[in-house]
Amino acid sequence: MRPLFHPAIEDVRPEAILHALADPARAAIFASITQAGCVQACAALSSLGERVIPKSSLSAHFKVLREAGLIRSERHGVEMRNHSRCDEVEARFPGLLSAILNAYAGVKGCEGAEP
Amino acid sequence: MRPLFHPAIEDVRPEAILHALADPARAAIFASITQAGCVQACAALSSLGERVIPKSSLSAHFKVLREAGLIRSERHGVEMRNHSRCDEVEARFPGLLSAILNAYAGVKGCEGAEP
DNA sequence: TCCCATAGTTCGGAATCTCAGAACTATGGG
DNA sequence: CCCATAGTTCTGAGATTCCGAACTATGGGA
Repeated sequence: MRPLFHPAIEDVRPEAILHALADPARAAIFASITQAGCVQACAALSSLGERVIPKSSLSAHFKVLREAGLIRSERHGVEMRNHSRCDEVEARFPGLLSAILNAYAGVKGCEGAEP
Repeated sequence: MRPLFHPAIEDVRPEAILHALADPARAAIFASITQAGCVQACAALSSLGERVIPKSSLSAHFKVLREAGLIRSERHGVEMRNHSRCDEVEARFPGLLSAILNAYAGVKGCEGAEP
């Protein structure tokens, strides 16, 4: 188990962020971590929305988010704590994360509201 | 040659936009169309940056942008005119496109500015 | 009218990425 | 010491992506 890799904020690339958040499951995971005071264990997120995400896929999703620079993960005993790096990313790419999270939030519940 | 498909603005999904713009080549194409008064032929964009993009790849890129709802393409004689749908997308997802284009713009020329 | 040049599209196969089940590793508690 | 819990890695099937080659559509001559 190699030590988790986290890119420095200046090495974070926009395409990696967009790729990471282009998957609705990952976007939901990231939104959850960000909104929940920036700390969440992995297992707590295995059933976002209506789908159950298998552990291996979840692990891969966290890896993508981590290597994109969106979250920071550290072991705490037997479990993993995931912090959102939203502040750092916001400083580097102003408005990006909030615009993306708003876009997803606006779509999820709003279809079919008009007659 | 089937008639080009363009989604209605209310059918445009954030994940499609993020996926489309997660590729630097496509992001550059879209930025170019958007900045250039919203009209460009395909061939004019075959050598953005330092790489030459083959025609078939270019065609596929335009298709992704079109089906994501980011551009509108129409034949004009022998060539294709590509209009940016930035205004529509902006109305639906405020701040999204500008944040993404700014993120790319900020990265392209600015590495190694600090000592 | 026929033929050619131009501008894009589609086809096909190799390379890459993604998903999820199974097996594995690491940590802490009894 | 052994087991339970929490994640990670392995692996193979299926989906995507890339790009050259062949194809289609439009317009301008001869």
